[in-house]
Amino acid sequence: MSADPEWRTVRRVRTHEQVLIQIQERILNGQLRIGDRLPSERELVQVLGVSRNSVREALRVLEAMGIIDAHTGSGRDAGSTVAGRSTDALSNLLRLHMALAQFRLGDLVDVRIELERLAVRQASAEADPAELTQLRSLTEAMTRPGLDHERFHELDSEFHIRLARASHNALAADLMQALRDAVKNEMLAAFARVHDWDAAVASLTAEHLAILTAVEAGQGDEAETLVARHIRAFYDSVGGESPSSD
Amino acid sequence: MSADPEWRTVRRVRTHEQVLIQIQERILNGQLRIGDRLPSERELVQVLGVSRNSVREALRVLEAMGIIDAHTGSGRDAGSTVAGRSTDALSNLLRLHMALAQFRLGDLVDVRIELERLAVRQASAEADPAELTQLRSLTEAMTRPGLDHERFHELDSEFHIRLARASHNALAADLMQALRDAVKNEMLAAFARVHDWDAAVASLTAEHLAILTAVEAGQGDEAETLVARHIRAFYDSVGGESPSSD
DNA sequence: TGCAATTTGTACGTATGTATT
DNA sequence: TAATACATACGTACAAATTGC
Repeated sequence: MSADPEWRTVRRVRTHEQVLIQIQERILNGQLRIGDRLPSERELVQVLGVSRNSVREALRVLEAMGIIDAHTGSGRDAGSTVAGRSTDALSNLLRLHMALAQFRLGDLVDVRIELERLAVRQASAEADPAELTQLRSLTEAMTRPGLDHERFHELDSEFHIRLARASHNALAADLMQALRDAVKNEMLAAFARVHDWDAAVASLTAEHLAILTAVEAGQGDEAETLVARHIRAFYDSVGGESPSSD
Repeated sequence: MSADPEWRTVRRVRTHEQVLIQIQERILNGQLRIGDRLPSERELVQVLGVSRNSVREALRVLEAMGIIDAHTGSGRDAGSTVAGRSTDALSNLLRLHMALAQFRLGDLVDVRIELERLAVRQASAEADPAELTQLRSLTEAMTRPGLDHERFHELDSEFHIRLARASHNALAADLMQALRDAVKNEMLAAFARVHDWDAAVASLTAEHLAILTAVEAGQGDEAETLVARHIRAFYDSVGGESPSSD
């Protein structure tokens, strides 16, 4: 076969990839930090000895990953600066791979449940009063009658994401948001399959309230149990194939 | 203030973003599926009425996200095809955001523990005999004396990732791999801080064996407990600041 | 109003890689 | 083997839009 250890197959590295690698190295080294400005496109062209196209392709990739921001014009914001908001990029990536059926919805639900458990457990231990107040007003907003699917989903997502933020685990919170974004359409479709919408809203909201009450009381174990049941129950009632019970 | 609801600030959408959006829409719609070929760059130029650079910038972004593959030449592989390997892209994204100190290491460890628990629980229920055999030979490979840090980390990672794959939850497995990749350097640094390396290897390997034995026996709860302790113990011994006990 | 710095968009030319004939 | 067709890869050059001074 061709597995001769003497010879390594030549991996052709395109020039824009080399640019990408060099910039990424500087980020991983810590030479480039949040808020820093990169050299302008034309400077990079000179320093790296490549064409502007290659530089721009690399910058576009970094931009899509949420690593840098680019602004036209001169002064202050102009040029590319190291940014660091991951969530949109993460959501987008997960959503696309969901659409390519790379991940089953059931798998995603299972992962989400574990994240939710982590979130409520930690939130029970270290949520600020201000965060709890916000959460409580969110649950109240969900009791307002006549919410349509879209609006309810928004509030529902915000409740769960804020709960995750209250755990002070940024990664868990970002993943939670990405997962929610990625399955938004599936969730709306699931809402459409609900027979008695008002009753569903009432019970979901009641469950939110119970979870929040446990968190406020610092009862992490109770909150974990409640949130796991909350998600599993809804998914089982309208979600479709059960992921592990067949 | 500038928060007048009458006026929406114009969000200028760059052309390559519009190209990106159109392609993403087709993926989200299901019009483009894994294995499908996109029109060639020059065809897209004609159909979309934009320049070739804009098309290529969009394709580069999709490529970096692991959504498409690009190959030169004619026939079969040529042009851009919808691919769908997410893992590298996910790892890369998480690693960069780790470097930007967007996520604390302790947060990442907490998330990882939850994923590991999910993995071993599900693996206990539905791992194939073939997967279990592979895992067992992996644990044996780790008992070979004289492994250096790099090699041990490789085997360690592979054990945990294969365990996650054995759970048949693709998302959990991919996330696990991404998290492992993202903290590889931190792990190697932690290894360097270990006083008695041989003893550490011995106990880590023994723990792997115990976890695997529980999984083989279908004892999900036991496996969960063991894996959580396995990770927490190592992290507490060399990892640094304890994430939740202060 | 104008000027400078910067990104953004387009057009075109050439080189390179791959499969078919 | 050579020729051909097709596709990406890379570069240069120029015009437009945006922002600050």
